[in-house]
Amino acid sequence: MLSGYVKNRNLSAARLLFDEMPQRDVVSWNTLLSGYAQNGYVDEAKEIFDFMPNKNSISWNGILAAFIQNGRFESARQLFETKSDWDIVSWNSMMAGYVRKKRLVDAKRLFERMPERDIVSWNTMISGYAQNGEMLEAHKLFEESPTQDVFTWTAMVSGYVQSGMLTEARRIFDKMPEINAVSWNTIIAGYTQCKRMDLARELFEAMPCQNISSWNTMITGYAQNGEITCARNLFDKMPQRDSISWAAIIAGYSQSGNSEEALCIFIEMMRDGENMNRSVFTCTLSTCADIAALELGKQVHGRLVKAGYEMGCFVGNALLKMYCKCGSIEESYDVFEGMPGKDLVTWNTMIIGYAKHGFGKEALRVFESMQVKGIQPDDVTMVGVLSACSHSGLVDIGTEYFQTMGQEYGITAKPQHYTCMIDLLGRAGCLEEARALMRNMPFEPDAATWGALLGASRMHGNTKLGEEAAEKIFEMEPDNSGMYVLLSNLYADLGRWSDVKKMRMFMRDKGVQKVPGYSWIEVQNKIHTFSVGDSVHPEKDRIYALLEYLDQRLKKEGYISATKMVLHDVEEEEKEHMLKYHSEKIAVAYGILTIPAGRPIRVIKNLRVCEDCHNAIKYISKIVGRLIILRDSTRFHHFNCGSCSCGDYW
DNA sequence: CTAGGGTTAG
Repeated sequence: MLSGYVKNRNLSAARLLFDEMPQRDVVSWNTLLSGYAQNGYVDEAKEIFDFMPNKNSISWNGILAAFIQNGRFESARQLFETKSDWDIVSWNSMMAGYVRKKRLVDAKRLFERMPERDIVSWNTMISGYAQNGEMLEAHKLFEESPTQDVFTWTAMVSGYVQSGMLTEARRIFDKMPEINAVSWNTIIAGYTQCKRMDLARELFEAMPCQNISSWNTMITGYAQNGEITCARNLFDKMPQRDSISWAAIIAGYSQSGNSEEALCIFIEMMRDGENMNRSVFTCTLSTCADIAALELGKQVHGRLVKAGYEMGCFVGNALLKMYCKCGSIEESYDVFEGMPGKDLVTWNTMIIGYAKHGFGKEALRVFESMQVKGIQPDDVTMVGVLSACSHSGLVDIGTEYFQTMGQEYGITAKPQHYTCMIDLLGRAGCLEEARALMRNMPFEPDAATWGALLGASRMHGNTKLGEEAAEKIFEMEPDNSGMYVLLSNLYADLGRWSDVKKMRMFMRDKGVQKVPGYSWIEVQNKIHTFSVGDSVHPEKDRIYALLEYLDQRLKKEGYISATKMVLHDVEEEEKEHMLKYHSEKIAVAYGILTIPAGRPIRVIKNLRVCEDCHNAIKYISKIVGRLIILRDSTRFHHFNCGSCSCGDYW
């Protein structure tokens, strides 16, 4: 009876029954203990353990495993030191705990200290080395071990797979005296990871014992090799699915840029009644982040809270990113503060989030408190810190960090750091310094680096440098239409219309396709997308009427539509006309009409916001008294009371 | 207690 409740994870019923039992033997205590332990209730498990009148080795194993599996490794270690007559299962658990922490030296010490070793002890040690790329050590132990079973062999195969040594992995696999589904799945995953889907498929078809994991391996493999249609075929065909299958296909669609389909599948999954696991939460939240589906994201957040997941690492980080990328930086900070187990990704996400919103000071504050907490920053952190400085115009501080990060944190500057610095110096008008830094950097500049210089040249009207940068970029990335647009805008700024025209012809000759600009906004759970001069939206009359009205008000406020700033993507005669109808403006207008007063209007654009719209939206925020948050392809703009969080500096 | 499938920052 008690074990039935525990098996069904009905722990409150189990507890009630347990409390009413007239007599409890050690088995009943252990049953409840393991029930708590396996469902993450470590404190309850510990309480039961402490109250037990007598304990056997199963009880000791239970509490030790509870600590190890729920991330309380320090408690496990201390408990382990309190007595010496552990049974072999506990020794093995403890060793596995060290292995999971990648503390192989400690694991090995335990392995040598233990009174007797069984095959699990050997396997744990072998797989520990194998998983950490120490194949020589793994191989040595493999040879030394008295017997080998299917675990031992599979651990070796897995190790070679992880190290990318597929030929060796296959050699071992072919020698195995006994093969099970896990061994097959291991080698198949190896082939998918080195993009050999043909060989993976061959083995998948050949294996006699396919299980759900085999299908999941193949689905992930196809998805990650850009063959989402094949992935979908398998997903539709598979005899049974689990939550990992759903996570794999959702992530597949999301990563191949089809966020809408990913979210449709997520909704289908909920209708199907499938349980949600951490991966499903993680990749769904990440998809919401990509298309800034804040309403849906919040609903997923709600389900997450209901499901009672701890905000640990993966899920919490995805949630944090969702709020950041949906432009809801305050909520992001709430999530951040409430996360008990922050890891490096958590800190980096928050810093980068603030940086992209133009809140440089806040980003630096988080960076400071990260160091107070004793977390070592890595290269990604520094990209965030430098771009925070760059987006907020903090030249001196940024330069200081860049110069000291080597000795201070042991981080060698990568191309991205140089790009940040060139961006930082360039924006601040120090074009010569930026160019000099570029000459002195220990890498060949890539297109992104030249792009930063081109952007800065445009901002400060330096044609010579701009042309030089543009030329390099056209060589490296002839299809990068954004850069043609930048250079063409530089000419337009200076009124060099013949050069603008030349650029346009150049692009036509080269067959460069401009990426069409569009913007979208989420209203009542539905995404509304607008393109330039949109005329398909059912509410278009109201939208254009509002735009007309705003236009009149803008003129009264002293705003002059600056045709000199115009546009890359239109012919001259269309200029004045097109200004009104830029997608970001239309989306903002629609937001003003539909989003209740007092709530921010959040718009997303796939390209960089155009300068004229940026100006206009500043005024609009003042006229209508609304907070407008615009995410463009590089950062966020918070428009409020006539000014923008980017300080007109983006 | 040991082996496989998924998910987070730029």
